[in-house]
Amino acid sequence: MEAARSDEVIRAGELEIRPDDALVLAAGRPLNLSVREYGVLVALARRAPRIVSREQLSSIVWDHPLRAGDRSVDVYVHKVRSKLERALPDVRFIHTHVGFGYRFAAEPPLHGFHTDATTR
Amino acid sequence: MEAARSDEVIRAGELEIRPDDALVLAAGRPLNLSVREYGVLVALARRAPRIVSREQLSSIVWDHPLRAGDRSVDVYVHKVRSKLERALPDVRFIHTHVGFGYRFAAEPPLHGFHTDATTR
DNA sequence: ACGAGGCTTTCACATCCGTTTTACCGGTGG
DNA sequence: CCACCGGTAAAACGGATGTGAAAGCCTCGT
Repeated sequence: MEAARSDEVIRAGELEIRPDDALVLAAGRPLNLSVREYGVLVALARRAPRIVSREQLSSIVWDHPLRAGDRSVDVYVHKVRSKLERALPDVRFIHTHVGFGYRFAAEPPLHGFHTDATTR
Repeated sequence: MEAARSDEVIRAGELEIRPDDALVLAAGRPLNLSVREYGVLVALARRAPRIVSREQLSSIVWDHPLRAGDRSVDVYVHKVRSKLERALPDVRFIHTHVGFGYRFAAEPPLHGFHTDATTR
């Protein structure tokens, strides 16, 4: 897991994360995240704009190396995505880099030259 | 494959490569590259301005010698070129040296007469 | 101590994407 | 003309990721 630095506030678009309070605000409204969901989101957001591998996410959030066949990271990325999308439908926050991992950034869905299916 | 030296950052024009994070930025925006595409780009960029042969690229990126009739290196050079051109249309980064291999350098695209894909 | 509900993990299946391979094209030099 | 080389598109294949749901845990209130 990670230590919280005091006064830390992460903003990305309409999203605001306050690791000190374990609080996440979407357009000002609190998001209800479980411990794991929150861990994944903060781990990614803190490392933005870098790509974080599943192995790293496992160490950071689960405190143990990723076991072969373990899909829990994927599952939780999916859960976080769902909740974020429900709160802020017009922005994508978690981006997949196949073979590398996930990257956090507030970007419009399916726009721009790096998210296009023809460009992958 | 290659090991990443920490803090390494390769810049060429509007292109920025951060091998530590497997991250490539074009004019500040993250480029979505596959593992192989990324491998080819980094291999060439790290060796700039030298010419890298297909045989070398195959060893570096694919971890095995180039087999007769194998076109995968060419195919991936093409893919990387496409994505780079889409992101940064005004610069060419990968130059062909017929009979020798490829060379990485940020250079203005074709001007003058022989407007073909190759460079001598 | 017990049960309910939420959280986490695991599983199965669907889908997407990347890689490799094949084919065809134009150009070039013998 | 022929042989070779590189550019490019696309088929074929396999692996990676997305997704819904079951199964297992844990916590909390009673």
